[in-house]
Amino acid sequence: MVIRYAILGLLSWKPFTGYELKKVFADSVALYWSGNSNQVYPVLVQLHRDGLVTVRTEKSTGYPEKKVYSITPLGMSALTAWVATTAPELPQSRSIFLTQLAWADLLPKEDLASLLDRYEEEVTMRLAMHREKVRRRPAAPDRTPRETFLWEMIAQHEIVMLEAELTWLARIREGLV
Amino acid sequence: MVIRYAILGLLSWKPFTGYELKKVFADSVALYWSGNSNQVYPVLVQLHRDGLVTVRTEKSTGYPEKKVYSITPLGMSALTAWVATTAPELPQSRSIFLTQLAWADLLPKEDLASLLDRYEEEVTMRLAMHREKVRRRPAAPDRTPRETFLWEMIAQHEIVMLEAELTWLARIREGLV
DNA sequence: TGGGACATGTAATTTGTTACATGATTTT
DNA sequence: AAAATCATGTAACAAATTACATGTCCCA
Repeated sequence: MVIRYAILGLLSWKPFTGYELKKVFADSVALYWSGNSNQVYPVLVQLHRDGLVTVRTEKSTGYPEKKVYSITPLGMSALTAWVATTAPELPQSRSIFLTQLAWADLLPKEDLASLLDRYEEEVTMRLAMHREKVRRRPAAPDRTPRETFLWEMIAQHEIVMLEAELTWLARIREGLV
Repeated sequence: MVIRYAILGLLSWKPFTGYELKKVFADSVALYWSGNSNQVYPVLVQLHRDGLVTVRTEKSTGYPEKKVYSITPLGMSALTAWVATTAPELPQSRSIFLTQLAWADLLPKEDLASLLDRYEEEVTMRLAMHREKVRRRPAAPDRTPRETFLWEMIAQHEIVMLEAELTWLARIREGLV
């Protein structure tokens, strides 16, 4: 399960609570678990059971008590091993839009055009949102230049893909005239 | 559920059995359900229950009896409505590789290089396989020129994306020297 | 005679999302 | 006074993959 290692990775920087991890995932340009990923809570329990993290409970006044998780040496080596040895997979692109396009010949010209318009708008919006996220991403201290570069390239990845999508869309438009 | 409409789409061409649909999905460059997608069987039952398809059972000698599914007028209009009105979504790219890369700074130079190599190999292989699939794709008769064009563009989509991936990878390599 | 294609299906598992439950505190 | 944020968690649902179960036919 990838989220295990995404969590371990974040904990390799500094301790986090489940709640904080959720927010990091929601805001991240690199890590993709969505909106309100309550998956973190059971996964943290699991990581703890496996000895990859430790917990320290902070009795805070009033609020429910915080559980601050830290990575263990065992966790660090599990993370490193995962990064080094996991076969790097390509995501199989499962695009709903492509399935729509496959039978878009059922539609009259205007409806097909409208479908393409709406998709382009979606891509453009996502591109803008992503750029905005990247722009207001907090400067992370204590990173090696190499790590900074890697994160920059991860952020670039989405941009490159969305731009390729737009180029491809333009080619469809040309062909349909 | 997208697979409902992928099935309806195929049935809009001609009747199919569940077994045949499975094979089409497995071989298709456009439709993504994987290897041995037994999902089709329960979905076909569901479509039948909803009146979007009809079944004709062919008593074949020896083999278990074939169930040939055909689309109904109701099914056709459900398909058309879906294509026309569903908001075209972008797949949120959930790449395991990017998660690995996010913490690849834990690795020594050679291991990082190896990770990139293996990923590039994966992308290149997928590109070759996809091109091969497209090349040996059977010529579909009875299609309008527009439909043929759309399917051509769907096949192109994967190629465009994989090539963008390779370009992006090359940029990482440059930056890491 | 053994494996693969034909043909149907069920069950289990995995992964991720969404909704629900609880309740204090801070901000508008 | 209402809404958002803090903070934990459970439960339900959805989608897709994989394994299992059954049995025939055909070809090497």
